Amino acid sequence: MPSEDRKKNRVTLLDVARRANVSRATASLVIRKSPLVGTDTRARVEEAMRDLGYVYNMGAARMRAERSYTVGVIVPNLTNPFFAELLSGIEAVIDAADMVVLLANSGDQPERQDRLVRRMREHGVDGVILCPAADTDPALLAQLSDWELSVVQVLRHVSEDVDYAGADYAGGMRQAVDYLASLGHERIAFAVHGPVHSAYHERIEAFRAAMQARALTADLIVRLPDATALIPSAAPLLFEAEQRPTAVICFNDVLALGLSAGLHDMGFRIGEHFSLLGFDDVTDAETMRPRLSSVSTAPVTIGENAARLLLDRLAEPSRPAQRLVTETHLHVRQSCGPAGGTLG
Amino acid sequence: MPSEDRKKNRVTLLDVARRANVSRATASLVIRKSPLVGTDTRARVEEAMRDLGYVYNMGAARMRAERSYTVGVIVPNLTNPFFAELLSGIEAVIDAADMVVLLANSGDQPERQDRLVRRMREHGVDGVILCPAADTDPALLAQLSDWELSVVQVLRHVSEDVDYAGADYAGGMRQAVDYLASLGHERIAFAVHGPVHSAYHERIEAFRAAMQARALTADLIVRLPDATALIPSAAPLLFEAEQRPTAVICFNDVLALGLSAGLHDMGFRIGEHFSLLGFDDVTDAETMRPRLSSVSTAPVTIGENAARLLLDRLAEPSRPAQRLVTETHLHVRQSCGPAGGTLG
DNA sequence: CTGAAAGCGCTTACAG
DNA sequence: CTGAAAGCGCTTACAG
Repeated sequence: MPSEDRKKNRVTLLDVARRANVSRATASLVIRKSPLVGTDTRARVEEAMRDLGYVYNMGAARMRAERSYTVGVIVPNLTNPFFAELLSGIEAVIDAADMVVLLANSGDQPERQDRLVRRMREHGVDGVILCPAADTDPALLAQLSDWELSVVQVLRHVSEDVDYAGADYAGGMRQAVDYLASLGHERIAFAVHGPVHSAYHERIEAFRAAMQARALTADLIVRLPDATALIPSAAPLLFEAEQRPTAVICFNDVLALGLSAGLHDMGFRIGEHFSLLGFDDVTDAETMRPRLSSVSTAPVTIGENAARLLLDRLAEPSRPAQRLVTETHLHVRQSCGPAGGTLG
Repeated sequence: MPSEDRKKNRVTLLDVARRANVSRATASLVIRKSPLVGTDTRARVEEAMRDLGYVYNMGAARMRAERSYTVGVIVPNLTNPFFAELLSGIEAVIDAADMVVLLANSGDQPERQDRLVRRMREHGVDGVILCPAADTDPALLAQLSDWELSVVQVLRHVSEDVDYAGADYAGGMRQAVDYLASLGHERIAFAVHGPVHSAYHERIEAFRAAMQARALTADLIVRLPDATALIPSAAPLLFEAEQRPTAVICFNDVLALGLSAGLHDMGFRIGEHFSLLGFDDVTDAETMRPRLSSVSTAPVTIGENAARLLLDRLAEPSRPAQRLVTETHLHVRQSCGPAGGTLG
């Protein structure tokens, strides 16, 4: 029976205390770095811990202290590099706070997400960072706050009453439209794909607004396949309208990369015959040819912000909901050129 | 005092038992889906749980049961899409086993990794899936097994005595060399970058062996920058030797993508003037132009394998160490052509 | 199939 | 600064 072995082997705080000739409470104070303990006592206890190979048992501590030093992170997707960068920012900040990340993938399915949230709660997370699946029922967020579980929404939001970290998509879209307009483009398409959620609507609304502000028609909103591999061959969808566009803004860089390939296949020289503008400014943008001009949304920073927001909320649970919206930045590279070079 | 509120609100198994008119032990059996409980009793308890909004407290359960239903996952990198895909495979299998992933990023730093492993242990994980940081001291693995913590190594290995899930890099390299040789290439370079570890050595050894098996010289092993953005401009490094190569095999697709850009910048038409072969067959390979031929190592599958290996070991801790090495597959697309089309 | 008791390893007041 | 006691919410034998 290996579990019996383990039990036998397990050295507890009481063992440490005995060896150091102090009480268990004192040993506990040493672990938690309390200033109440004298230097020599502390040294004795620490030595005993080393000698005995003591391992702190978070499980026991958290049960008593009602705190677990864990945070749940639920993302809708793990293979999109954008989310990997986001996660990387979250992990860094949580780790630096001596806490640990419980990771789960909702696959953008609300039912799965419900299950995951419940599981996180059973595991006693102190809070959760949630990028809500498309079609998340706002009731979920209400329930989470009923449960007194701290939550921050990241990238997408379904509730105004809950912390949120994201990027200024509307501002980014304005930068995109202004830039293309300044190059003389008037027929500008907006290519979208993927699940429909707040960030999706925000960008579409912002596209419409930015176009209208310049008296341009915003009717070229083109829906492309979700699967990355299918995007290139779907590029002709951009040219089905009577008035063909001379430029396209992409919902994200994954889409831009796919369309770049598709347009290439159609014989376009991007940046000359046709302009392509991405969104997110993922690492790949730099290694594409032509290099992709893209609106940077800084996923790592958003992740860091979300984690910090959660840490702040844990420290002060009753403070009003915050939103941390980072400015976007247009990273001009080579994929956009003056209008007028259109082929065919 | 919010923690007092929480304590007051918390409904425990005892509350459930009382409402259902059973003992706490019986309620516990219902939760754990024991067949010992009668159908009507079970129904009564389940109703009580619903009525009271009962939440299972894993923390309490795990302390008694000496099992946490969590597994630690330590990866050296989170922004490389390859690791994101790996993680996605791991998460899927762990989730399906009703367990949860504790994620951490070692940044390929052994000291950080030591700290993370210790933290995982304090958090009471049942086991850990580790992609060892470069220069990991094998003593770490020994220590983990001293601790009776189940471990599986993924992608890289530092110990023979510990489970391992990876891909057959040597076989993949043979496929790569054979393919290029069949196209008539004789001067083939191998471009490497990133941290040095078992998978690195495996590929280099396999490259040498495969080249020598065809009586080709394997002296063109070229080291390129780690940072993605610096790779394109470093492409000329491939051509510093007197006898210039007509093809290059890349350590991974990130490198291939960067070199593809760099070669393009140098005026090469890839697949015509020069052949480029990737490794890993990441999603991007399909949306590059020309499409990247690449040796598929199926990261998602490797992740799934690693997770299953860990699950098996948890079920049977004393079984001998396993290795699960998946076959690679050469995915031919457009980036390689016959030798002889060399420019200049 | 059900009940009463003990205990997992900590932390938290409360005295001293 | 230290000690003795209680308790966090479960599960585990052990009786019945």
